[in-house]
Amino acid sequence: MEAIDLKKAGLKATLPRIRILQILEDSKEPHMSAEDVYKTLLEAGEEVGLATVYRVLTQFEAAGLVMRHNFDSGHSVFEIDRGVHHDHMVCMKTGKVIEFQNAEIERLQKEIAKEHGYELVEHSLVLYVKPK
Amino acid sequence: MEAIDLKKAGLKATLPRIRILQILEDSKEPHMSAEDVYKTLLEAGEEVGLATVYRVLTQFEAAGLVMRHNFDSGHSVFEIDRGVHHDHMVCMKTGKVIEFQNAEIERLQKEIAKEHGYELVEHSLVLYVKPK
DNA sequence: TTCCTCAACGACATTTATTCTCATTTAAAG
DNA sequence: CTTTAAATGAGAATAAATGTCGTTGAGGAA
Repeated sequence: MEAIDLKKAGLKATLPRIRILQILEDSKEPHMSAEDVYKTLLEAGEEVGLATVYRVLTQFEAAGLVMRHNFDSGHSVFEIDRGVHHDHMVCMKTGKVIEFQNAEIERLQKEIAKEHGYELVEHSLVLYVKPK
Repeated sequence: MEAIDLKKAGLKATLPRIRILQILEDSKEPHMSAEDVYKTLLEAGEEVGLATVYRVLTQFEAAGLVMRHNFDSGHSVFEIDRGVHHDHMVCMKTGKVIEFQNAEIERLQKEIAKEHGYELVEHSLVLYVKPK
């Protein structure tokens, strides 16, 4: 797992950015909200403002370091972009999030966009499931 | 197009509910936010509170009359459930929303859920596209 | 290494979307 | 027509996120 370089991403390597990136990298839970990151910082005794957390996460998103997801919880969660595309399956009973890939669905999406005269830029696919 | 019956949906037929349902049914634009509905009511000279609009839309959702979508605009939009399932394609340039259906994608989604030991309850698929 | 400058920061005010509270009104059952 | 619980309107309250602004610090220049 090669470390992510802030400077290479076009961002000055400030303390808040380094810490926040580290938290996202080290987190067991792959999806963290801004509040989650902020709380983790506080618990670690770091003096970082909540506004900075929001700013930094937005910058990370713009720089392609993280992805923002809007599941259906009314707030955004962020996930480190490890380069491997995947979609999400959310268990409605336990809240567990499972990642999956499916080349055929990806292909069909591009095709559908094309059929309507568009080019696919991005997509969001979330399956809401329950245990059988 | 058979009219939707509030009582059959388990909801008392109050004036605000009747009006809001009508607005959703008559709207050219299939996706309306709570604010959109509220403004339309005001323009029509109706005296309905914004809190009521939010309450009623949430009740409609629970009753299965409308679907709530969380595209990526930071607020929910609602769409009358006309019984025909479809997904959405959002043009990132114009904001235009196109509806589409694809049986193969639907089938694959069920299959993926099953492979992981789950049953598919719902899903959200949004394609973000740009003109070619 | 030390200095300088502008980008980045922290604190806090503000905005936006939504929900809550509670006194008043109303649908609809009897 | 009366009753009563459910629904409503007004406005306060909350949550997520962004804006403002004076201060700080990263990192290139000297």
